[in-house]
Amino acid sequence: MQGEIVDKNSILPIYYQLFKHFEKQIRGKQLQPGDALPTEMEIAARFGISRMTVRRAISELVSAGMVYTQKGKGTFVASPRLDSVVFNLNNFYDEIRQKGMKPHSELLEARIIKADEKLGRRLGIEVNTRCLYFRIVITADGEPLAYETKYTVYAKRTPILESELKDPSLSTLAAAHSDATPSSSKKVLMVSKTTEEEAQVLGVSPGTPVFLMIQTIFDDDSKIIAWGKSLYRGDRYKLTSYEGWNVEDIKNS
Amino acid sequence: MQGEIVDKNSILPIYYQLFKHFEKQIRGKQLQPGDALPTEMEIAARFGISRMTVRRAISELVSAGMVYTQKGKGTFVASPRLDSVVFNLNNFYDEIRQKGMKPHSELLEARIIKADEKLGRRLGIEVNTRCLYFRIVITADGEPLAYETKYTVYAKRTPILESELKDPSLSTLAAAHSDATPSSSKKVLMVSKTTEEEAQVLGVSPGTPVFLMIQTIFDDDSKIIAWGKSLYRGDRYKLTSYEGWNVEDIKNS
DNA sequence: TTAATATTGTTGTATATACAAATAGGGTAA
DNA sequence: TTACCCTATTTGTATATACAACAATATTAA
Repeated sequence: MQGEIVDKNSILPIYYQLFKHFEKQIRGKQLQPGDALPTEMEIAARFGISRMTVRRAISELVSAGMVYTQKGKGTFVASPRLDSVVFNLNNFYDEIRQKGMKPHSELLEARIIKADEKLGRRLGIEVNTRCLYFRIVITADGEPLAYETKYTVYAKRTPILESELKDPSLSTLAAAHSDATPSSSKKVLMVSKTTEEEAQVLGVSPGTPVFLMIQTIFDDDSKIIAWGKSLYRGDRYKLTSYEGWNVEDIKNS
Repeated sequence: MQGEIVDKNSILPIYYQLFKHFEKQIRGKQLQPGDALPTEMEIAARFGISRMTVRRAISELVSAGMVYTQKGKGTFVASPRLDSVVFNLNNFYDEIRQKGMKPHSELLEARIIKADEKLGRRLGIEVNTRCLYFRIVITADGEPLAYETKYTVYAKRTPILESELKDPSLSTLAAAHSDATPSSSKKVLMVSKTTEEEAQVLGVSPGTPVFLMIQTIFDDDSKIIAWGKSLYRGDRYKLTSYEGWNVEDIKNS
C-alpha cells in the first residue's frame, strides 16, 4: 500500500503527493513538453480523490512553470524555459553586508527642480513641472561602488525624510512623492565607459567599464512617475544567476 | 454600486478583484509590512463572499510575495522582497530575428583537446581528460554581436553534429557529449574591456566595454560538466527587464 | 458544399461544509 | 509562581456541487 502514488494516510497532503508525482513524471521525461496530462476528472477518478484536490496540485505545477492550462482544452507539459536569467541587482545594502562590508549611502545632491525639455520627455510630463532630483553614491567600507541619479515628479509636497536618503529604491521615492502608486518597472542594463565626472565620483580612472542601469517606474495607467540611472563599478560588481533543481549545492562552486 | 470594492456582476473574477484591492492597499502603504490582514472569515463576511474565494485571492497575494500566512495566527503583509531582476539573455537567435535581422553563427574553431591544468580546474576533472572545445562568433546581418568559447567533457565520443554548431546552447552541448545530464547552471555577468584578439573578432576597437558572461553547467550531483565564456558587444546589446502587472503596456515605452 | 447551430468535453469560478493543525490565552491545580 | 490542560481562533486540507466559459466536434439547414 505504501508504494501507492497517493497515500491518503500519509502525513503529506494529497495535493502535494500528486504534485510530486507529476513533477517526477515530467523530470523523468515520461511526460514530455506538449504532452497532455489526463483531464482533472480522470486524475480524480484514477486516484479516488476530488477534482478540487487535483486542481490544487495542478495549480502548484503551473506556479512552478512545469505545465500550462488551456480552458476548454486541457493541461499540457510546458517547455523548459532556459531563456530567462534571474539576476539579483537591488538590495545593494544586504548584498554588501553579506560580504562582511559596511554599506553607506552618501547624498551628493537633493533638490526640487523644474523639469527641462529633456527631463520632461523622460518622465512624460510638461516642462517646468516640479520634480525631485537626487544624486547618491553608495559605498562599501568607504569605497564607492555605485553612483545613482534619480528623478521623480514632486506632487505631494511632503517633506523628504532622512530615511529616504538611506533607501536607494526608486519605487519607494515615487510612492512617497508622486501622487500615483508604483505598479510596474522597466530596467535596462547596459555597459558603458565612465565619463570624467562619473569616474571621479566612483574613484576610478575615466573610461573604466561599468554597468549602466536605466530604471523607469510606471503607475497603474502605465504613466511614468520616476526615472533613474545607476552606475555600478564593473571591477567590483558582478551579477550571478542560478537555475535548476540543486541550486543550493552549486552556490559555492 | 460600481464604486464597490468587489462587484459580483463584473466580468472580472471576484478573487481577482479582491487580490487587486489588497495589492492596492499594500502598495499604497495603507497596509504596511507586518500588518495583519483581516481574518479570512472577516473578509468573507465583509464582502459577502465565501471563504474559499477569499483564500484564492490570498493565495495569489502569497504567490506574488506580498503577504505570508501563519497557520493558527493569520495573514500578514510581507516585507518588500529583494528586487530580483529577470533579464532575457539566451535565445539570441530569436532575439536577433525579432529585430528583423538575420542571425548566423560561424564556427571559428572546434577541436577535441586534452585538458590542461587550468581547464581541469574549471571543469573539475583530471588533467588530460578529453574535452570538446568550441569558438563561435554570432553575427546579425553580418555584423559580429557575440563571441563565445565553450568547453565540455567529451565522454560519449558521439560525432559533432552540424546542428550543434548552429545552436549556441551550452547545456545542449553538455547533454550531447558528456555522460551526465545537465541539471543546474550558474551564470555570472560582468563587464570587461576587450582584448586585442576579442576586439578583432567582434570588429570593435580594443578596450571597448562588453558584457562578459561565464556560464557553468552542473549535473545532478553538482559536478561541473561544461564551462563557457560569452562576450556580448556592449554597443549593440542591452538587457531589458520588466516587472509588475501591466507589463504588456510598458514594453513599448 | 458551406455556414450556422447544437452537443459534448474541459478548465475556470464560486459556494458550502467538515474537520485537522497550529497558536494564543485563560483557568486550574500543584 | 509554575506547569498543565482546555478552549477559542485562525489557517490548512479535502470534499461535493453547480454553473460559466471556452474549444472541438457533430449535426442540421441553406
